[in-house]
Amino acid sequence: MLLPEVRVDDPVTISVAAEMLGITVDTIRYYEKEGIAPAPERGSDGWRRYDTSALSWLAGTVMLRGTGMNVQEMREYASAYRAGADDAERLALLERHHATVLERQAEVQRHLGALERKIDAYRQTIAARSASESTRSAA
Amino acid sequence: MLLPEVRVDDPVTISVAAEMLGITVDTIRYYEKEGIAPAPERGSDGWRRYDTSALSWLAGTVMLRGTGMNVQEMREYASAYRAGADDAERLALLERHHATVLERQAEVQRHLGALERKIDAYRQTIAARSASESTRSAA
DNA sequence: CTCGACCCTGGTGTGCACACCATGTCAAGT
DNA sequence: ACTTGACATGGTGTGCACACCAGGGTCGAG
Repeated sequence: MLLPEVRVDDPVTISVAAEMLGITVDTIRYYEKEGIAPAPERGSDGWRRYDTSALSWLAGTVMLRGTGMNVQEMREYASAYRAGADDAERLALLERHHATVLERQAEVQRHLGALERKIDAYRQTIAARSASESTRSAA
Repeated sequence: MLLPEVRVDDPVTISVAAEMLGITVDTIRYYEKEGIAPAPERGSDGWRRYDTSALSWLAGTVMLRGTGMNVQEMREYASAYRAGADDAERLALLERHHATVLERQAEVQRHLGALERKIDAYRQTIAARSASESTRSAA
C-alpha cells in the first residue's frame, strides 16, 4: 500500500517531499493546516521531517486530489480516519469516491465524443474542399 | 455538426436555452459578456432569442467547458473564430485541445489506478480478518 | 563572520467561474 | 387595474485551492 516512490530511509525536508510528490511546499503546508495531512515530526531545528509513513499519507492525498476530490471531502475523509473509522468505513468512503470519479469520467467522455465528431466534421470539410480544388486544377 | 438536441423551429428564450443545454441562465449571459458566445438576436421586447445556430454555438461552448477548457482559452478560440480563422486553423485548435484532454484523462487514470489499488488493499485486509475470525469461531 | 540556502509562522492576494441581488420593464392573465 | 412571471442590466459576493509575501531563525561553506 505504500507507494514505492515515497520510500525513504531518512526523513526528508518539506522541499524534498514536495518534489517527490509533484506538488509545492505551499500545498503541503496548506494540507497540514487544513487538517488533511497530519503534522509530521520536527527535527531539533524545528523543521518538518517527512518519513515514509508521512510521505505515504501525503501521497494518498495527492491521489485523492488527482482524482478530483475536493478539499472539503478530503477533510472529512481525514477526520473520519482520525476519529477511528474502521477499515470497512474507509473502504466505503473510497468506493463512493471511486464511483463519482467514474461518473465524471463518463461525463467528460460524452463531451469528448462531441468534440471528436466536430473534429471529424472539419476534416471532411477540408478534405472535400481540397478534392474539389484538385478537380478544378485538373480541368 | 448541429447537435440534434439543439434544433428548434422557433427561437427560444434564454431560460429554455439554458434548460436545453444543461446550464444556467447566468452562465449563458456570462459567456456572452465574456465574448465566448455571440450576442443573439433580440425580440421586439428586448429579450434574447436563441435560434438553432445560436444554440449550436452555445452547445459548442458547453462541450469545450465539459472537456475542461477554461474560459480564457475559450475566449481565444472564439476571437480567432471571429477574426476569420479558416477551417484548418479551427481544426488545429480543436485538435490541440483534444490532445490536452487525453493527457489529463491519462493523468486522472494514473491516480485512479492508485485509488483502485488502495481499495483492493482494504478489501483484502477485511477479507483476511473475517477469515481469521471464522477460523477462531470454528476453533 | 558574512553569505546564501534552506526552513519557520502568519497574513494577504489571486484567478476562476459563475451565483446572487436590486431594480426596472413588459405582456398576459383574472 | 392589478398581480404575476419571465426577462433586462449592472453590480457585488462566493468558494476554492492554493501562491506569494514579510520578517525572522539556523546552518554550513568560503
